[in-house]
Amino acid sequence: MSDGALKVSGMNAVLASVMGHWFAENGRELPWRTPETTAWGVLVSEVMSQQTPVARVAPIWTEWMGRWPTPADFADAPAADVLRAWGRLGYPRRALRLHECAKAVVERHGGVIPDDVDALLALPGIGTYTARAVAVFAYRQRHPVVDTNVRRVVARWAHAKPDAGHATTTADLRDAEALLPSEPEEAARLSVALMELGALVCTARSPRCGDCPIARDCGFLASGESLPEGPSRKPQRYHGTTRYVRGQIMALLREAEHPVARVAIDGVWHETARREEALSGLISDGLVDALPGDRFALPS
DNA sequence: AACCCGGGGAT
DNA sequence: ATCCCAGGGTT
Repeated sequence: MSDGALKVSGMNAVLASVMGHWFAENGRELPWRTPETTAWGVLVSEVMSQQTPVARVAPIWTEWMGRWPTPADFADAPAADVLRAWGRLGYPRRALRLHECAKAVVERHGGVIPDDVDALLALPGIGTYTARAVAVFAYRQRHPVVDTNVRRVVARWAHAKPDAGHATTTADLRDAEALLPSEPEEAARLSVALMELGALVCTARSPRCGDCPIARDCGFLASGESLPEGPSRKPQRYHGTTRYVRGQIMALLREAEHPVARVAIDGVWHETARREEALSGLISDGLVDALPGDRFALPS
C-alpha cells in the first residue's frame, strides 16, 4: 500500500469498525451467512458463486446442503445427480470439480474440510480466492480475501483508479493484506464487508458513492475523475458460441430420462462443426458419456 | 498473459 | 443488445 493515509497507526482498525457497522446494517441475509453453516457449506457457497451472482446461487445452495450435508455424502453421489442438481448455475465443470474435491477431502482429510490455505489450494476447483475464503469465512483465520469486488474497491479507494485488473495478482493480495486489522475475527468481518460493499455500493458501472461509508477517504472519488463510459471489456457474444451450444447439450441431457441419440443432439444447433466441437469438448471434460450405439448421457 | 468455460438478470 | 457476475484450469 503506497497511500500515506493507510500507514497511519490504527487506520485499519477504524476502517474495520466503519465497515463492520455498515455491513451489520446493510449486508444481505444469505443462507450461508448463519453461525451454523459448516466449512463444507462455506466451500459449496464459494464454488457456486464463482462467476455466478449470489442471488441465483442461494436456492440451489439450500437444496444442496439439505441433500448432501457433508463432503462424504456428496462424494458418494452419482455424477449425473450432481450435474442435475447443479442445474443452470453455469460452468458445470465447477460441479464436477466440486465432486472431485469432496472425494479428495474424504481421502486426504478424513472427510473434514482442511483449514490450511495450502491444503485447500491443493484441492480440485479451489484457487487463490476460494482457498482464502474458506480459511477466513469458515475458520476465521486472518488472510486477505480478494475477489473481483475487493479488487475494485481497493483500486478505487486506495489507488484512486477507476477499476482493477482482470485477474487477482500478488499485488492485489498484498494490498488487501495491508488493510486487515490485526485480530483475525475483525479481519474476517472486514473482508466480507468489503466484498458486500463492492456488490451493493461500489459497483462496476454505477457506484452509489452517496451511500458509501468510506467515501470520505476514497481516492478515486477525491480525484474527481469519472468512470470510463465505453465497455470495459472486449465485446462478448454468447448466442451461437461453443459455450452456448455446450449449454444446450447439457440442458438436453439433464432433462433426459434415458441416453439420447445423436439425432436429438443435432437439434440443438444447426452448424455441425460447432455441434461436434461442443460435444467432443463435453466428453473430454467428463461432462458427457459417449455410449455404444451413438448415444449420449450424463456421466454415471 | 491469454483463453476457455454458462446463464440469467439488469440496464 | 450488451454488461456483469464471491474464479479456476490450461496452455
